[in-house]
Amino acid sequence: METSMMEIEKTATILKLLGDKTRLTMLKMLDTHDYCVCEFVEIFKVSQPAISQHVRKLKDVGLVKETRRGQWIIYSLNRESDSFHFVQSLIQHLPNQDFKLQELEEQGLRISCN
Amino acid sequence: METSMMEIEKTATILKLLGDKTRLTMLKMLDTHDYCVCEFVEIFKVSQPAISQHVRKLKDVGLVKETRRGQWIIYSLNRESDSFHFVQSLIQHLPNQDFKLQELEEQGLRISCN
DNA sequence: TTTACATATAAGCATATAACTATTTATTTA
DNA sequence: TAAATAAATAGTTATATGCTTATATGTAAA
Repeated sequence: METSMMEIEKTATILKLLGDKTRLTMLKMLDTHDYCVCEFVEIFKVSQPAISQHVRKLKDVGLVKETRRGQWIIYSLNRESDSFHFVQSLIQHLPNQDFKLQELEEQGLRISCN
Repeated sequence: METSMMEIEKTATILKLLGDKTRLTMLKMLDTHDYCVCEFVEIFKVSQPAISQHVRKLKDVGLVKETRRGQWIIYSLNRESDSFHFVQSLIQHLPNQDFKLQELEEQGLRISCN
C-alpha cells in the first residue's frame, strides 16, 4: 500500500521547488553522489551565486544538507527529511545523471574539490 | 520495479504545473471523480476565469481532457497521457479530497451541473 | 430569436522567480 | 598576516505567474 501521506500544501511547495530543471537534476544527481557548489557550477553552466541560491532553496525545505570540508561545502540528500521518501519515489522516474560526473572528470574539473 | 523513464525537462515542466496548490488539489480530486468548472469555482473560492486558466494549463500538457455536456464542460484525468502513471504515483501520496465534494453536496451546489 | 447561463479569452496589475554583477564572509595557504 | 579560493548574500533586472475585471463565445431554454 501507501507509504505515508503528504500534506497538499507542503507537497505543492516541494513540487514547485522541483519544477525547475536545475534543482530537479541536482536532486537526481544527489541521489547517487554528493556534490560541492563548484561542481554544480561547472555542470550547470550558470554563475556560482545562481547555484548557491538553488541549493539554498533545497536546504530551506530540508531536502538537502551541507557539510563543510575545508573551504568546500558539500551538499548531500537529507535522508532524514519528512519528504525524502516522496522525493525519492519521484526521482526514481528520472534517468541516472552520473554521466555528468564523468564528463566533469574527463575535463579534469572534479579534482578541485577532492 | 520501475514503470517508465521520464525526461528531466518534461518532468520539470509537469512538476512546476503541479507546484500549485489549486492545480495539485484538482488533479487529486480528478483521480476519483470528474468535475465541471462551476464546481471547481465553488470549491476553490476563486473566480471562474482563474479556474479556467488552471484547467487550461493542465489540458495543455495533456494531463486532463474535457467533455462538453450541454452547457457544462466536464474535466477528467487523461489516463492515456504519457505522464499519467508518473502523476498518479505522485498523487498517491496525497490525502483523498472527496470531502470537498461532500461539502459541495451539503451546500446543494453540486446539483447545478447534473 | 432573444435571454440566460457556462465557460473561455483578453488585458492589466501585483508579486514571484531566476538570472546576473558586485560584495561579503569563511577558510586555507604562502 | 596577506593573498587566494569557495561559497553566501545583496541588489538589480527581465520574465513568468496568478489573480482580477471586462468581454466574447457557445449552448439551452423561454
